[in-house]
Amino acid sequence: MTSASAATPHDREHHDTKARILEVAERLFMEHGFSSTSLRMITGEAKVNLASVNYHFGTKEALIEAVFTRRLAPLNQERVNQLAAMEAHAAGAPLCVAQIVDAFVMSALRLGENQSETGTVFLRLLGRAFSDPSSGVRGLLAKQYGNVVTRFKRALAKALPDLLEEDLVWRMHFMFGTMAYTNASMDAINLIASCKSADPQDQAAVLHRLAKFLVAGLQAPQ
Amino acid sequence: MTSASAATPHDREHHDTKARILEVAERLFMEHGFSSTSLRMITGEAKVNLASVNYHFGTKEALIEAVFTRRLAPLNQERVNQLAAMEAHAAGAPLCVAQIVDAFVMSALRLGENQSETGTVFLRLLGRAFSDPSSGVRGLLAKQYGNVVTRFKRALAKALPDLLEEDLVWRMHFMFGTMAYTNASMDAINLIASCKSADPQDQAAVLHRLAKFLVAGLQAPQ
DNA sequence: GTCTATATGTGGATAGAC
DNA sequence: GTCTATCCACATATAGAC
Repeated sequence: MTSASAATPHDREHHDTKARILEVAERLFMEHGFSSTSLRMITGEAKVNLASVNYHFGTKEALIEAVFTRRLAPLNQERVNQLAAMEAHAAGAPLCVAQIVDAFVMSALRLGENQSETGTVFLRLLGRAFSDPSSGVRGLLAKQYGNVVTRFKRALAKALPDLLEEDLVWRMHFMFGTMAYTNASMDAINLIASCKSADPQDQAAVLHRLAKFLVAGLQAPQ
Repeated sequence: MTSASAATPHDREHHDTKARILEVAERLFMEHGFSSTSLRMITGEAKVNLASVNYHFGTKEALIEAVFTRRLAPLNQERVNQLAAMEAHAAGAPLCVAQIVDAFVMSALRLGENQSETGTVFLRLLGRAFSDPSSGVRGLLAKQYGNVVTRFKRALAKALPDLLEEDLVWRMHFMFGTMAYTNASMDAINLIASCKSADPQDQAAVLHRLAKFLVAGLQAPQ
């Protein structure tokens, strides 16, 4: 966090050591989980020295946190911004559920598109992290999602005024869960599908389907 | 903190070593994940010798598989049986979506109730396993779920004749995902809730809410 | 900032007495 | 079947030269 802004990349062929570690760590954490991914695997693939991880990040746990905060903060900011823009446009009137779901789900898509491959990798990692037992990761997610949860809960309560709060809370839980799982295991769709029309690559189509599913679920009769 | 054994004074002649290992392993895998749970942690809590794991199961991977097959086979058998009973009663007519979802979701509840605490523990472990990157666990789940997927897919296709197959496949994926995540992270509900009405303990109520959510999602307009 | 070398702990698995 | 003692690979982390 010290030299990233001022220093110019004297070699545009490769990123600097710190960035390479982050990118490789993100992918390996997604593929193998956190505890199964060793620093040696990361530094080996990133072609950097083992000790450089400790130099740049301190500990493995700190590296994990760095991987998350790098992408999660912008993603959730985008979600909140989308929602705020819609609310400003509605001028006090309740949003419809479909809009709210879109603000939540499609922001992920934007992240995936803009940052090409790496964004998609992070989305899957994020899904994995939600069911990871590591307390450190859990705490991190709780902090990063706090604002999103508050804002979307308020918007949904306005859009679904007849829904009891405890029902709303659980349905939001289901929404978060489905989103996380979908990201995490998009390649496991083959477990269900024998047809090839279910193409995990076409993330946009999947998320559109997911949004429809979630909108209907949130609006289920009480 | 969680010692159920300490609560029972009459040590009705402890289960044999093998069974105790299975029970403790199930819980610790759920709490800490697979790779983060060491055999020493398991044997320590189970109060058995470290070498006994290798004697009874051979390897850690084999122990993991044993933990799953012990409970997953009966659970999925129950699901298939429930569905078959409904289909027999319907005598060729399509089931309604709510029935099919109930057969899938509430079988888990029955497992959780009948086998008291341990069943619930396994349900959460199952949720975790779906997002675990270990290839061994993945392959195991695919095999154990094969029959369930086939039968429920056929039933849903009949109940939702206007739905394209690729939409059906994805919605089933969402259903499996929400179920898995709900089991896995029922305690993480506090991330969303600030109200105490959302009681993670009341699993029956949660699964009823989940069923309603899923039924609506599956029936979403195309 | 990057490297080599190493300290220190823990993992799974096994041999062999009982 | 259960135990003690141990092997050995590999984990994170650090020290110190360059």
